[in-house]
Amino acid sequence: MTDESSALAGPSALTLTAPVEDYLKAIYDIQQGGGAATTNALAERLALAPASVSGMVRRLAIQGLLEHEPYRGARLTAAGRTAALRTLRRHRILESYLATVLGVPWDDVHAEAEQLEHAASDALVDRMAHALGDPRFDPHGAPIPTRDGVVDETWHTTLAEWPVGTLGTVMSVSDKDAVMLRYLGDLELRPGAMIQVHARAPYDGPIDVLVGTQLRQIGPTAARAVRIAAVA
Amino acid sequence: MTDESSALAGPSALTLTAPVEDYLKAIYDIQQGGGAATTNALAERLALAPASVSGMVRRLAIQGLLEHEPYRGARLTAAGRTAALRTLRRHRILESYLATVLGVPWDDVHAEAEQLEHAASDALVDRMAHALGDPRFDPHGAPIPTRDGVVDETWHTTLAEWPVGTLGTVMSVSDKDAVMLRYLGDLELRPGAMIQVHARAPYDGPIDVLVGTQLRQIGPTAARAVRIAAVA
DNA sequence: CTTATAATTTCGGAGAGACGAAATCACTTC
DNA sequence: GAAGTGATTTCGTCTCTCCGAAATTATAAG
Repeated sequence: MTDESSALAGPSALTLTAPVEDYLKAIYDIQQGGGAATTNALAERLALAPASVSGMVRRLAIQGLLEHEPYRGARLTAAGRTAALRTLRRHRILESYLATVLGVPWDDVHAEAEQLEHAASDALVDRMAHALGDPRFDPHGAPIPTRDGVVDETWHTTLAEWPVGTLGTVMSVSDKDAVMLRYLGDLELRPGAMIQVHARAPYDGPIDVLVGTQLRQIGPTAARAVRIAAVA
Repeated sequence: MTDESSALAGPSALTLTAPVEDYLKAIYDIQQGGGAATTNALAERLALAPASVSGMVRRLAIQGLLEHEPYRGARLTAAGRTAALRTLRRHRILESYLATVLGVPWDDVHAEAEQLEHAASDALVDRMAHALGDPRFDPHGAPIPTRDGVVDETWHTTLAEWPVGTLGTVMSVSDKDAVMLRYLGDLELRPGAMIQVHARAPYDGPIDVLVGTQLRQIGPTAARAVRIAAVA
């Protein structure tokens, strides 16, 4: 059933525990954001004590999933990246399936998928993907890695930095915070929405932005959770 | 989202780990079969060493989920039974959903559900149940407990003991062994099938049984996995 | 170049869940 | 009622993942 030869379902993947998958996913995520996967950054993202992260990072380095320079942070190896992408694929397909087919509210799917991603088999995830027509993006606009570990890693500017006047379209919104997600949804700031920044107050002040036909004011924190690309 | 007041989603349920849920489910199952949930029986069903079961049973007794008479076996308390039924509901709804909606082969759904039952939220399981029209039986014919912990515990004779000549209908087949399940499926021995035993060889010998319009011969072990009721 | 601060690691320890080996108990058989 | 057999428990130990406290290192400031 499972394709053992595909890049995202290697034999070593069978032994990864749920915490390990979470660490790898978090490191991938931080690196993707351009930052260094430092001990404190990981501890905060995973809601763990730094001491715990220190220990786990050492173990993962020994297992060859990442490289660790003491006091410098962790970098995923090829094996670690593959494992992270496999988990990411499960997560995002689950999110898509739950939202699209089962009608789970879009601010709940992240937490639900967070649990299921460690339990669902590759075969099941592939079935879900197939039922959805192999989507390339999840409900929050995040790209879904293929079974072969290919993923669109294009970096997009956040709404907080989008130039005033330029027309843009929402590419993705962060799914980490359910409350913010509900807020952004209420503002119609979903993937695909057209936006145009009218004004930005200085010193990290509020942003006047046209979302579709509605003029909204949003703060910088929320704006940083929204990623924008130019209209084609 | 989750109905905290329903019998199968109490607050204590939030702290049950996957192994604990597995123990409770196994004890419920063994008790349902009329047997005593003895250390060795549990060890065999859970594929663990008896020493491990001994330790866990003590912990569960302290937590008030079961009562344990040393050398006599374990009996679920009301709290333990409720927790077991909650897990059983998740398991059987997941089985139903995977088989019906996602087309997972009926001999695979058990193993898949075994993992997912510890990860899926009550809200999600209820969504799946609703999408299926709140089924009362899973694909193997096992009754699905309601959210309030009500379950049909009617005991049915196995095909191995069904009287010769009497017309019967298949109520359920055991889902524990995927290989046997595939075998029974090939023989059309699925819930709803009509059967009539033509002859039974003595000393646990093979059984001649009419399944639908086909005359089959099956052994006693397979026959014990099939439960029969009289035709109305 | 010393010192303060912040980040990181080390150390000792805890809890869950598992194991094998050895001791204990129950029950049957003589 | 003594002895043997099989089930059960106890004991010491292991791995994994986490923690707080203390020690260490890096970095920036004086």
